[in-house]
Amino acid sequence: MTALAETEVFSALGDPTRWQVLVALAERGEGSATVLARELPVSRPAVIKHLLVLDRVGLVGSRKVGREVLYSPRTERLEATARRMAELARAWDTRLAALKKLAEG
Amino acid sequence: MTALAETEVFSALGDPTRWQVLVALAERGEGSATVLARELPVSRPAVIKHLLVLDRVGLVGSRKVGREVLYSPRTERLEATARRMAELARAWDTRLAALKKLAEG
DNA sequence: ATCTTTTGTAACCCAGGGGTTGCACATCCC
DNA sequence: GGGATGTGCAACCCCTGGGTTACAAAAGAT
Repeated sequence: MTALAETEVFSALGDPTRWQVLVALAERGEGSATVLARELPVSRPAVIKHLLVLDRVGLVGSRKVGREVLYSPRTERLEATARRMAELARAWDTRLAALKKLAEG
Repeated sequence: MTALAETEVFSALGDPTRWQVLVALAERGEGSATVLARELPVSRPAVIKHLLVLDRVGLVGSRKVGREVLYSPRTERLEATARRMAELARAWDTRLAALKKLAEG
């Protein structure tokens, strides 16, 4: 029900350096793996792997320009997940309140 | 800045079975590790480990009743994270728009 | 044509984490 | 007191995944 699709996004966001990659990307708007690797504490292949993960869950997109591949963040995905989390929190909240009332009643 | 505290919550939510634990807990409102383990595909020690992780990041709380420990979800944490994600998404959105405008201009 | 830069990937290393079993200690029930 | 039932760990296994180096092929630059 409230299933597995969520966890993929979460685990994608759950790694510190991957988060750094995302942030760095959001700050510069667009950038290649090589450029990002220059300002991050990891190698280019590492950055690429992270970008692939982020791409798989739709948190970034990519376009090819000449020989280089430019990645950019997809904010809709973040928004969507945020919304679903908020909904879920609300749902659980009301349910917990109901259960508590029932227990006391 | 938009730093590491976030990633802990995300990585906590990022594991499928841990997510199951959280959901199961939210459905029953409160429950011990043993009870949860009975309806989940993993052993009690596994459930405990997951609960500890969730506890560390504040996604669940626990109270001791007699010999058993009852865990319950903390929705505030979920809400808070959801809010911050939404904020971040908005911030990035405007920034990306600005950058794009700048590039075109 | 050549030299440089960037991508794409393969091969590999290694720590951490999710999972298990097993057992000692605490509680409750009668 | 004694038998269930729960909790708390420790010890261990195994695999995933984050990281690296190294090299070949593609695209620019001169």
